[in-house]
Amino acid sequence: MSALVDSFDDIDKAAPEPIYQQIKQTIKHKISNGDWIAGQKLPSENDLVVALDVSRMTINRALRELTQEGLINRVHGLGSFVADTPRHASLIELQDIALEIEQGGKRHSSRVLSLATVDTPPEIAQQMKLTGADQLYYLQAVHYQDDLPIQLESRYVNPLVVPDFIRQDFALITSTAYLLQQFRPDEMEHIVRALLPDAQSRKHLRMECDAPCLQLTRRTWKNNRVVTHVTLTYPGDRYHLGARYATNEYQLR
Amino acid sequence: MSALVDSFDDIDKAAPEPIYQQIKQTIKHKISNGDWIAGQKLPSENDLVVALDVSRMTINRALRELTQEGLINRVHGLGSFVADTPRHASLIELQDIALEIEQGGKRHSSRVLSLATVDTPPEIAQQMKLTGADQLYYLQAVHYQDDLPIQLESRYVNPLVVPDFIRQDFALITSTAYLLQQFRPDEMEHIVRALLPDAQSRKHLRMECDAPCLQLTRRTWKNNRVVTHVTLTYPGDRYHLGARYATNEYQLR
DNA sequence: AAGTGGTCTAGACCACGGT
DNA sequence: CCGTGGTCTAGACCACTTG
Repeated sequence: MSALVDSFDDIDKAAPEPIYQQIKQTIKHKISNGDWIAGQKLPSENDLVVALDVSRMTINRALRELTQEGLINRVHGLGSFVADTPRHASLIELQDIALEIEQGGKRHSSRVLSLATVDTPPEIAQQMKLTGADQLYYLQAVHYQDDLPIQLESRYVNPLVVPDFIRQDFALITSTAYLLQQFRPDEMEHIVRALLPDAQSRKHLRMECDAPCLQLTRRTWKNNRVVTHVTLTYPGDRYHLGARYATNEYQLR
Repeated sequence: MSALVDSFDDIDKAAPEPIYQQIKQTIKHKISNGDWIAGQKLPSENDLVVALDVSRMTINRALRELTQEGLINRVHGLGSFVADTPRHASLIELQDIALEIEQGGKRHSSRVLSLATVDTPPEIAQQMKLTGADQLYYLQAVHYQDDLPIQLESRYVNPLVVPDFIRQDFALITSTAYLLQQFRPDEMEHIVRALLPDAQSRKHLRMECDAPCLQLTRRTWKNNRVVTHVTLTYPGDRYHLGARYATNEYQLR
């Protein structure tokens, strides 16, 4: 029993991060490492109180939030258990893939395949409802979760709205993070498709033949102009898209 | 100031619902009623502690969860404010496939493959978080758009919540339409996957070999109970899922 | 009966924002 | 400076599950 909990030593009460956050992170790592596997029982709140020498309310908050995030399940009178959770991105929030991966306790890295100014492809011009702009910025990058490719990003950006996009180092900051710094979209559109990847995409994502992909195409608007048009391709077996939400009375028409 | 808080009288410390839940509900009502409008400052935690005679931790939990739900914004040192818009204003609507097809100017028809009471499969019991109910209603149907199969529906329904489901004629009314008549979900979850269909599904959907499917799994809740768990399978080349919405507030965690 | 999580209290200290 | 929210504590009572 103490063997399960005594590697929590990394809790530092003097650290700037709140204790409950440190506890959450530690547990996330244990789950992603495989130290704690799906279905396994976690130490009880009281065990953790003793082991970490913190208040039970602090433990409780950490475990409660992990429950909300879907990483563990708790049963009153029984205990807390590691949930089996597939990775999934949100369909509603615009999330930075790097944060999302790190939130799951894994390591994010990315590789830029291409960053250039290109002539606007006709189908993109149509989808971005551009008439004037004949050139766009284009970024292609692969995102990895613990060295396993998980997203192929293929993005067009309107240079009139985000002129400095081309000068960023997207090894240091994800395009999503950069764009969210630059502007707050008014409007968004998501389209989700299932398809077989072309040879190029399959190579970048290190996928088997005939394995399907999930493809999310997102357009975002600012002041009635399309700012960016991005196609995100995920290996079907490594990723899901998900959304959970309360349907409160005031949002039901 | 006290005018703002003194209509919280409906807090009942002896009620079975937790106090923090009651406080959340009261605030939600005030926002949906228009008593408190977007941008307005809420009473401070200390105001509420005095007004409701509860501990600050209880108030704090209520307000913290409302923040997570996107109903209010809190600024350290400043106060709490009603958010502009509920975060998940409109997204993937829960739509009746029949209406959706007819809106596209095509003809909807459907064929019921199976409608029965079944023993709860273990993975469904887990996903529906059922412990007691050992039997569920099960419906399997194919939906056609102008005689081309476009959706395979595979649905489990909790008989304790919707006892008459089994007696409906789903050639006359779609299951979605019937269920929306019967209850209004509190909460919904969507998960989208890309996969290759099994032989059975491929046959029902009249699909080529190796053609991918888009699969939407939806769970809906009422009063903290999962009411229905449905898997909708679409041929990847005939369908895509889309959502477009205005975004007044972004939360990038 | 023993162990578990769910909730609540009445304090406390701190960092932040505006004056 | 003051009021604000962010966090934490050391207790407590209860309801639930299992032996």
